[in-house]
Amino acid sequence: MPRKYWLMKTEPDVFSFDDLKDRPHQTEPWDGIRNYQARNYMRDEMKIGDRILFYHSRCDPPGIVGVAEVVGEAVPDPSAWDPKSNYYDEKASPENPRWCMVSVRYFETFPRLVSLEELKADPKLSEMRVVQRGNRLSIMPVTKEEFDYVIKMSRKS
DNA sequence: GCCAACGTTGGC
DNA sequence: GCCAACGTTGGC
Repeated sequence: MPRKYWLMKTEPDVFSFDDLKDRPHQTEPWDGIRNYQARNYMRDEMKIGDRILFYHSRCDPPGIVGVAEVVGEAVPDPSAWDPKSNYYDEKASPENPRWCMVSVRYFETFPRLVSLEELKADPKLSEMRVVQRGNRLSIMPVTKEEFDYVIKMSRKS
């Protein structure tokens, strides 16, 4: 089974790539996803060893800062039934978890940020979901070609 | 901080 | 099951 490729968004003010790097084992359970399409990708398709383009949103400039990898496949997200959590969902329970999470581990920081502006400007990446207008998915698939191309961009000045 | 583009909710 | 209202996302 060949590995798959993904892009995950995060707001660096909330949880940044450096925060991930600083975690024990450089690993974090990706809780708090409350979008069905994103959940389904995690639940059905994300497998150990998959690679992730790590994207910083709501910052200046927005863009891809590095690569992470999937180290734990989907399990129920306990924050969903924790009333104290920001991600609390009253319709979720341990019996009916509704939401799930994968675990991600830091892999490498790019030598430089690859900005959204650059992604948008490159015709080779015109099909990438992250450059489409109005896209709000926080987890989305990326093709191997796109992934490899972004890695190459990160190594050019 | 504004606001357009989304996804979700719930009345009917 | 339609769709208006509402809440959220995220670039700018």
